[in-house]
Amino acid sequence: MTTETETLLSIGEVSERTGLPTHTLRFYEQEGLFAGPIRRNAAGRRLYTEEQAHWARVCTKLRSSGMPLPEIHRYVDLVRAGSGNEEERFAILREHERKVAQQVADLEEALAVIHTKVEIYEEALAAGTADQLWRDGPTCE
Amino acid sequence: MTTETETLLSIGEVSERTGLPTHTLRFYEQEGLFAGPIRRNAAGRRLYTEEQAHWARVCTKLRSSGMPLPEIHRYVDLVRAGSGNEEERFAILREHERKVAQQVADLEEALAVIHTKVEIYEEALAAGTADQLWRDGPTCE
DNA sequence: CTAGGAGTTCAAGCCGACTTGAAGTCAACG
DNA sequence: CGTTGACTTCAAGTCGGCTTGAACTCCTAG
Repeated sequence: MTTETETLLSIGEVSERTGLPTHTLRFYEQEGLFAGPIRRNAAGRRLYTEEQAHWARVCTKLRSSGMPLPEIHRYVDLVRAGSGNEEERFAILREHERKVAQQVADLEEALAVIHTKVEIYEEALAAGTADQLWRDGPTCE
Repeated sequence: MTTETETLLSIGEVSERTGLPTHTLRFYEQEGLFAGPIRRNAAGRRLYTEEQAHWARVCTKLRSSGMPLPEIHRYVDLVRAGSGNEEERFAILREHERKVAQQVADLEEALAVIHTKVEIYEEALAAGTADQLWRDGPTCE
């Protein structure tokens, strides 16, 4: 049915593609972050499918956006369990999306505070009055 | 010169204002995150000035945007050292601002990936074809 | 006068996510 | 044939930033 030209990748290749150290890829596997088993060649070395390599990339995004390993694991468990739990998977994704959006909002708030301080310094330095900057105080926000 | 009506705050009050647990406020002080000394009343309890309380709030923003404690410490050391190093303080702030902007960009990239996945689920669930979602694969990005 | 609650110090513990290390296997090249 | 260099497993260590705990002091209200 699906004519698959199986391109298999070594851990080193996946490492390159994802930016994850090989150690971390093994660690992720151990933590159950892959739905299917990762194959091995005759010598016992890992062979990743393109899909698995792609999933590893997705994982980097989930991680960099703060999804904890146990939650990725939970999601993967649902995937492994097969069809019937799509709503639950969807809920996990949507909830994480919400959290990330919140993170962005929080960061932007912090950024505003920092930027205010930056501007104060900019002006004071330009005017040569930087030595008059209050030590901490109401110089910001 | 400056007619200061000294309003001093207890650690509990500062905790409330900043959202930082009292333990954390003491910890920050110990880590050298305050430029000046924090005063004490007769019984040895901490009394914060409004400026110090405000600075604690700024610290929450620096922290929540990922500035490491040692770097806040470094900045504070410069403040303590007095005028003459404004350029250096400015550099720290500007650099951090840059990093935070980068964080926002990265998060938004991750958000896009996640959102793509969310949309795929949304559509599949609406169409009742969710069971046909590929396990991992090219469903995203 | 005593019980509660906020504060104090100092030290140890915890958590997540890696990272590092040791000790060994394998294959391809010169 | 020998030496790189990528790979393997399993275990232990690291790191930042709190968090928790124990043991104590002080002020205030009932």
